[in-house]
Amino acid sequence: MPEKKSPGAEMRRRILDAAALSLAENGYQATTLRGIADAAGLKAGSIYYHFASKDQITVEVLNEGVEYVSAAVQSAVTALPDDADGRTVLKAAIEAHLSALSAHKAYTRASIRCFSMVPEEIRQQSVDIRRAFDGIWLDTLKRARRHGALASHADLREVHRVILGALNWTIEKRGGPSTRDHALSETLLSLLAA
Amino acid sequence: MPEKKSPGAEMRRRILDAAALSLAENGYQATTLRGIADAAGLKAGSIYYHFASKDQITVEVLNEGVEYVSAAVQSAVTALPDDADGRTVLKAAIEAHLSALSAHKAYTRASIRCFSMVPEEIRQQSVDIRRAFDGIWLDTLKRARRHGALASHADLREVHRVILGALNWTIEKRGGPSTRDHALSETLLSLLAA
DNA sequence: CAACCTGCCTAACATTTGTTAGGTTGGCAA
DNA sequence: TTGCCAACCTAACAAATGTTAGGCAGGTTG
Repeated sequence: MPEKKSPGAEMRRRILDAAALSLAENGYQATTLRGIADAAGLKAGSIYYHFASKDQITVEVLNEGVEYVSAAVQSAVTALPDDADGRTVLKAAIEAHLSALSAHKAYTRASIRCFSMVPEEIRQQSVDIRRAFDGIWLDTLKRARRHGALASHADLREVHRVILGALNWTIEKRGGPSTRDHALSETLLSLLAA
Repeated sequence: MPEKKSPGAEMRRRILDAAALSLAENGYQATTLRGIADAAGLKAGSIYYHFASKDQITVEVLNEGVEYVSAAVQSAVTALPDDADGRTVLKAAIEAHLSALSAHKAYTRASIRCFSMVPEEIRQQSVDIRRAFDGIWLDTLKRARRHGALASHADLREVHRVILGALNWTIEKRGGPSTRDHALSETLLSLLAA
């Protein structure tokens, strides 16, 4: 989601990429401005030309991570015909989610793993976008249930937590989620659509 | 799992408790010896009378977290009669897992959230016990499938990841897992036993 | 030419970190 | 009493952290 294309924003992007990588692998506190600078190819002090603080960098990385997945699920679901059956809707959402996790591994991993460890001040700047993402998934589940998938008495909020837990847990394993990781997707679908 | 009852080990336990709490809430790097000392009621330097390093404290906390859950699932499953049906086995394992998560929240939370963020040296000292825990769950799933639960073609390793993801994800929510959190357990069971 | 801005650098700052060396206290034993 | 040991404290150490102030090169604009 690189929105601005102002000239000379390449270094800014490299800083964000380096920060995302470090946040994903080492966490917030272990991520240092000097480490980011080294990876991005400049000196620590120069970062402050592009960003106001370490916290601002962190917020941007965390939010981008959510936005990637959120946008992927959203557009995958709305692209389906209105009368698509429930299982198709679920499949599209799950695979979009997994695919986005793997396509932007650094940002999504950083987003998932660091959110709850980060200082309160940072977390608050990322809470809105996360709530919106929850809404997208809940709407998707409602639609899926309306079109035949899921038991009609299922507690969607709990189903949501099961799915999110299972999907987001994939980032913890060695190598993170792989694009061709269809086994989990199939297993989840066969459980949900019974 | 406080194994030793040597006299004068109370402070040692208080240090571990304080460390577990901080690790669970702030992560490894943000957990400081001075913070632990404050919470435990002594001075930072004195910690070295009980422990050799911050890393040793961390290893002990991480391992205790796994042991609590591992032991709970293990004993809950073996306590069942040999001919217990699959759904009963699954239910026992899931509820034991959730209950242990909530009963020792600080240690289990620290264990789940910090493991992948911690320096390699620490992780290696916690990998064996984790592999053993995976074995316990896989055996449980095999038994459950043998006794009627789960589709006979289900990939147990994937089912394992779905369940673990869903259960361990509960620690991320506000307040962590609550003992009376049966909704998730029921939802998962209704999905698995179909 | 001069003035200016962008993009980066150097060098330092105050603070915090894990860790260590060397006390000090109190109680128990001989 | 004397000696000893467990359990703690104080004070400092080097290293690393986020952040800032000031400078310098190069291109663009007047």
